[in-house]
Amino acid sequence: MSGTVAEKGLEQSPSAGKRRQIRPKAERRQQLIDATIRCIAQQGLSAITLQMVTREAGLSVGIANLHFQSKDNLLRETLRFVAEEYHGGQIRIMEGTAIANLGERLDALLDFQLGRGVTQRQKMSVWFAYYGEAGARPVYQKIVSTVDRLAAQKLEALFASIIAEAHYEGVDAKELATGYSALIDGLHLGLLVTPKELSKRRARAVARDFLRRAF
Amino acid sequence: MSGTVAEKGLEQSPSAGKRRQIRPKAERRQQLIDATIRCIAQQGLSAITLQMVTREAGLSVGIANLHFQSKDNLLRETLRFVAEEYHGGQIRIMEGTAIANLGERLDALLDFQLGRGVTQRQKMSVWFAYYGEAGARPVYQKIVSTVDRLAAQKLEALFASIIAEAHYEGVDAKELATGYSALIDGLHLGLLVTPKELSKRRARAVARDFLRRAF
DNA sequence: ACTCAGAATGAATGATCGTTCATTCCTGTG
DNA sequence: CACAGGAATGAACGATCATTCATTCTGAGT
Repeated sequence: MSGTVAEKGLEQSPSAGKRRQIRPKAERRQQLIDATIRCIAQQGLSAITLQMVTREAGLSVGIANLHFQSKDNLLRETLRFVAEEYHGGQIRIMEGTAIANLGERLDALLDFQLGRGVTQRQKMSVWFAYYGEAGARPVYQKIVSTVDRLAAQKLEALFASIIAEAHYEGVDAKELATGYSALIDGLHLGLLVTPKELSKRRARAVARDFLRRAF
Repeated sequence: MSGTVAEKGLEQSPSAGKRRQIRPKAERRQQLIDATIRCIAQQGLSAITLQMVTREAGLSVGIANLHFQSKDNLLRETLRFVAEEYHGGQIRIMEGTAIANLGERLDALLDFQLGRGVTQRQKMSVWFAYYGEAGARPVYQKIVSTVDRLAAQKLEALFASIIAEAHYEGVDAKELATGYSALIDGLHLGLLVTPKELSKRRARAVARDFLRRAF
């Protein structure tokens, strides 16, 4: 997860800012998306510029419109990428057959959601930058909703299995899943906005506490 | 809380878009802040414009710089206002002597946090728009941190009182307060981004569930 | 009724942005 | 090696924005 984005800091080797390289379309698209993510994290979504992004990618300005038609579209595709990266990671853990024990699978999920890969400032900044605009931009809302719904269903199923396995009673899997997801989102927000008051260690403790009290 | 902002839709009575009015500085400032909030909710923080805000307020463009020196400053002051409105509402409930019973005070807090006033799309949009930029703008981060810390302390104190009153054991008030705050933030996010999947009613149920399991 | 401090205006300015497209330059193919 | 298809470039353009400030207008004090 941490290797997918931000592999190259300045692109190309030193001194070689001249030679023009031709690469397949898919590669250039990813390169631009990665640069966009870095720029959003550093400058914010409202300050982002095509000149900024293409410069970060080590390419010329025109290339953004060549591969994405418009700035709006580049931002949309970047959100789609980030959303699928995060939710895909969750779903892979919940669907994976590598971990049979349900409790361990839950631990793995928590470690992923509050682990090194996801809780980087860079990632969380991008995530909330889009959330912030979601209220005014239905497109963003739709992209997030789509992947979010699937992850929520998987989580609910996992919770339901745990409840059934342990013969708990009076516990609603759906309500619990909603609460857990909200808690994780809220903890991410805390890690981003008030990192002094909330350490990653404590965030994990809080989340574990929620699960312990639930099951 | 609902009356503080957005009292006037178009300003002035119909047809009278001509006559110039002179009003005290404080009033104009609030008028501009209110207009800014409405614009952020409708168009997003990244699309906001001074022409937009002053038009919404029914005033001329120059007035924004007259009372706020710069657009950046207007946005900062708007965040400060929103932050203090929300956290002030919480603190007033937690400090208020009107409600003696601790359990009822907790209910009042929950009703405020997930009630009509706060969960308006308008308010939540503004809230998360700033959160989204917080990663890239230390100023926003600082403003939110300041008020947030105070509210967190009051909440922790309230939880500690409840724990002491009921002689609970093995329950950490601070950790619980962190979890509850995160949960509320996460629910707000859910209400904003996936309103179809999360109703206000269910959000309240989830939050109450958290408290019921805790105490 | 008169005055004037200063509140309010909005045209003008300079800077910056997204987008276009004529041109240049790779690179796989024959 | 030569060539063509198309990837990549970046100067140029029109639109838009924040900010300024000369000017207009208001209303409280006298």
